[in-house]
Amino acid sequence: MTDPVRVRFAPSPTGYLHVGSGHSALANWLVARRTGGSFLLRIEDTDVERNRPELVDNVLEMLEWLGLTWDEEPVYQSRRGELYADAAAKLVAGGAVYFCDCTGEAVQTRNKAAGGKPGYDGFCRDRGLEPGPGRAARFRTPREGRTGWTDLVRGEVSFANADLEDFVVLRGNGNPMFLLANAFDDADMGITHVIRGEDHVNSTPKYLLLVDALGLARPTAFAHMPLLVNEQRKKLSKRRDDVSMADYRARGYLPEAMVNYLALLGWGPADGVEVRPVAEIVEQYRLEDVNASPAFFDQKKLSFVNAEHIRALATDEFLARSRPFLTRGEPAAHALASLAVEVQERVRTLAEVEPMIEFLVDDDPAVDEASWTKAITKGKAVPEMLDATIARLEALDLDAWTPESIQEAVAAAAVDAGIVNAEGAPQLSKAQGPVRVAISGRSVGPPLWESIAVLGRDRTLSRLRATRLRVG
RNA sequence: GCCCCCAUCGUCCAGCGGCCUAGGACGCCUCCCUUUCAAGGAGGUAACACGGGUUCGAAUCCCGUUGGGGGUGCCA
Repeated sequence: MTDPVRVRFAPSPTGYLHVGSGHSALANWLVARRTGGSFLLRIEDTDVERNRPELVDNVLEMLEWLGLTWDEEPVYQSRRGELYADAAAKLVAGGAVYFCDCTGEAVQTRNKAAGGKPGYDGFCRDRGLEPGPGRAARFRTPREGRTGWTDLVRGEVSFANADLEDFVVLRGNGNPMFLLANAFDDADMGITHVIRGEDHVNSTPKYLLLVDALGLARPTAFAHMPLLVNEQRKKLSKRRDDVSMADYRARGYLPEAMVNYLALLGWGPADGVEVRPVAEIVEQYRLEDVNASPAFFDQKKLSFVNAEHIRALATDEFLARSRPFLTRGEPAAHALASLAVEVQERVRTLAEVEPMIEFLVDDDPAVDEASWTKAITKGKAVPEMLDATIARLEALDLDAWTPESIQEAVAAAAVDAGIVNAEGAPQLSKAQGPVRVAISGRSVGPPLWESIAVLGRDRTLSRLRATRLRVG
């Protein structure tokens, strides 16, 4: 029997949670849930200069929103300084590190003189400097041999030690660097599987060397997930791309749709069923099946997946999820309830819900210009159709105000207006255009008969009359 | 520059030596259904980067080339 899996998501609070880190977090969570292991959180806030503590809240909130719940209290590296100091002391005692007082500038100058190659040149490696203020501790990387590991996603990966520079482990101010804290904590927290983005591949050999030097156990497995890229095939970036998880939430994407879509990037279920409940993804997900090549974050497909998940919602649930997106409040909620099923199957995001029913809420709904041109200006027999519709609907009593009789009335109006085919039957698809624009201001929307039924007799007739007047 | 990784339709995924005249999904296009729009149905478009091997046989294995990406901080 193998030990239970322990994985972690280790964000650094220097930005909001974005879809790329969400992708990595999800992979960790899926593995933990599938194996019955633990999903842990570690906040990597060792860089005092760049940390924005309030961003931790955003990250936690977004993970919760996604449903990526964690199992133990999050670990904050900023509160574990002593542990890193002890670890560093051990490295010093063992001769694994040396002290260095080179400034970045000095290193650069020397590199330039030596032909412009980047990286630390080992200047202080044999100077025997004592520890002191402003002096950083650098890891003495081996000059020979290779360091590698078996990656669950990429197979065998290894680096020549000679290509590894003497990296800083402890800053001049005594604070630990990412690698020290990261490698130490993974061991300390008993992490068995290190699952993270491909951008960490290059630092993994240093991580391994450090773990060895510390006398700690290496994780049993690594998995470096494919990067998420934009249309230019570049790593998704906060500055250029649409990556904020909070933004997607605000734009009406469902967390289960986001999780579903993210899982599909770099991986696919064996049975080919792409859109499905998260629980089923948990069952099927295997790191061994994850692709190593970068994946394009396709918002069009995300929208499709989102629409599918919206349609899969129970009506009440759809109503409840839509509520935060209704800026018109309770009246909009009431209006939506009356056309819930019709709207639910027509939207791709929850942000699209309100525009579909706002004609039921607003006294004087805005008229969309393109719709007006299409259905009114360019429509045939528009005045006739409006007149006939008004007459036919006026003849309908309040208790006959149902979708069925409204349809019959509009059909009869079409015949009255001469909008018929060769057999004399009403052409509803042409005839309904002006009516729809008159009552809703748009040429697209929920089914007309139902819309008119919900709008009510008075409002329907007054909007038809107003439009008739405007047509002249 | 150096190091590492990647390479199947526009995009995502399947394929793990013969079942591939390469399959599914999104997108796009056509048609059907139809009160608009969706949804649904039926079609269509479109890919194994290139060159060498290995093998009876390669999209699948190996090498190289090319292309793309990532890393190269006293950031994480």
